[in-house]
Amino acid sequence: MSASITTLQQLLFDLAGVLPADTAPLFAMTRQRKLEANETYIREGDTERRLAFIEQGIMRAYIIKHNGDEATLFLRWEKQFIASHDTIIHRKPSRFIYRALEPVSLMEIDYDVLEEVLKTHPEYEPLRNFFLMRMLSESLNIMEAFVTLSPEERYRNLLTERFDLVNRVPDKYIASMLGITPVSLSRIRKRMLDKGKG
Amino acid sequence: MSASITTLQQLLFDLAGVLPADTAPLFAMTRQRKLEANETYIREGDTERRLAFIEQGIMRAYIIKHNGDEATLFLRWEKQFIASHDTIIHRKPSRFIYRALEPVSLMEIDYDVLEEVLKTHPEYEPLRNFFLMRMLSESLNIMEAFVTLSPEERYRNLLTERFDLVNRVPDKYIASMLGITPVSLSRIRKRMLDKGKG
DNA sequence: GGATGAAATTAACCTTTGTTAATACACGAA
DNA sequence: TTCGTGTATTAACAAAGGTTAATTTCATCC
Repeated sequence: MSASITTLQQLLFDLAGVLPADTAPLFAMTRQRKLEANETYIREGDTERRLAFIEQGIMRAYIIKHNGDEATLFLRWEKQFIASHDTIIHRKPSRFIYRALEPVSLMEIDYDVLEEVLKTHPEYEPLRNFFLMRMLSESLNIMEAFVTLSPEERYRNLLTERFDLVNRVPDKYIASMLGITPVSLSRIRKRMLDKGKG
Repeated sequence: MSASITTLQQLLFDLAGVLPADTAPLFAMTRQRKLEANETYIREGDTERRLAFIEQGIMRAYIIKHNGDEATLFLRWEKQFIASHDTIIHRKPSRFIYRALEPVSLMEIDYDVLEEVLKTHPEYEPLRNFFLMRMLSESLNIMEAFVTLSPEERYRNLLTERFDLVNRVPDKYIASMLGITPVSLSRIRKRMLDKGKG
């Protein structure tokens, strides 16, 4: 029994009182999947409606801008959901690329299959709600940071709230998530060090 | 019969095949509500879990920053949902203020009541999903704009995609949504005009 | 351990934004 | 019409970010 199934069974019990023994129809449709570091999980143009729960490792969602540069939209790590939102929400080919930054193990389900399961087992519905709300909450937090904080403040925020994460991920991806260039992030770090010395 | 009820009944039929005649248990729990221009709908600290569908008018969600300034998170207008996410997602007092920019009419339901209705009428569940996905989609679009576009490009985007909106709303709120100051937005507009002449 | 390549830092220069304050403009109330 | 208030513009200066390129650091692979 994988650790992530146990986690999700517990979640389903907490949310809806569904007993672990009654979750077989759901977990029968999930697959375990391993990714190597730097392996691409979803490519630009893919249409599979993948929804995954990350058991181990960090993933990065990014897009290729018109000028060819990459822009990182977000990172996701252990015990978080990751999904190709273009395909799931809009049924369009993914404009984003989802790639493992470290060796990753995840549990995935196809969203079409999940919808079928939910038709016959509406008792799992709270789980879908939970993951949508979680994603919405995270997105709103990020939006909030963009309208209320300067780049330096957003970086400080990230350091206090996700120090472990910042240390596991190359700075250039952090910079991109913050909406700035790596050069600028480097200067921010320097300014922070200089202030610290006083 | 209010126009927004008809709209939502149609939506529920398209999403889940629920006939308008079978939606009474849901719409019995909704209230029509009118707001004057500048009237506050949700105050900082409010705990009511309000979810509303805007029939007419524009609403603004904003937060008071530590320095006392306001930051506008988003605007919502006709045929959109607006909800106090701190209260609904986290069951915490709202840190955001929701206020009418114009005379507004909306249809509201308390999220706790909605959850009760959904327990006995799971056939309405697709509607909740729809509104969560809509909000998630909009949030992700905004995030995407912040990591891929410059302030000027974000403003151009807004002009092409929501020209009507920009013209109905004071620039200072637009600027705040874009993550910049009104002064800076004014300069962007001037630069755009100058280029146009060039 | 040395070579290799990617990432981070630094520098120089230019552009943009933030800040503050003064001014111009628009609109509604008296 | 005029006054008052809030909004937008402009100006001047400081601070920060973008760009490009050179340099340093670091991890990794042979």
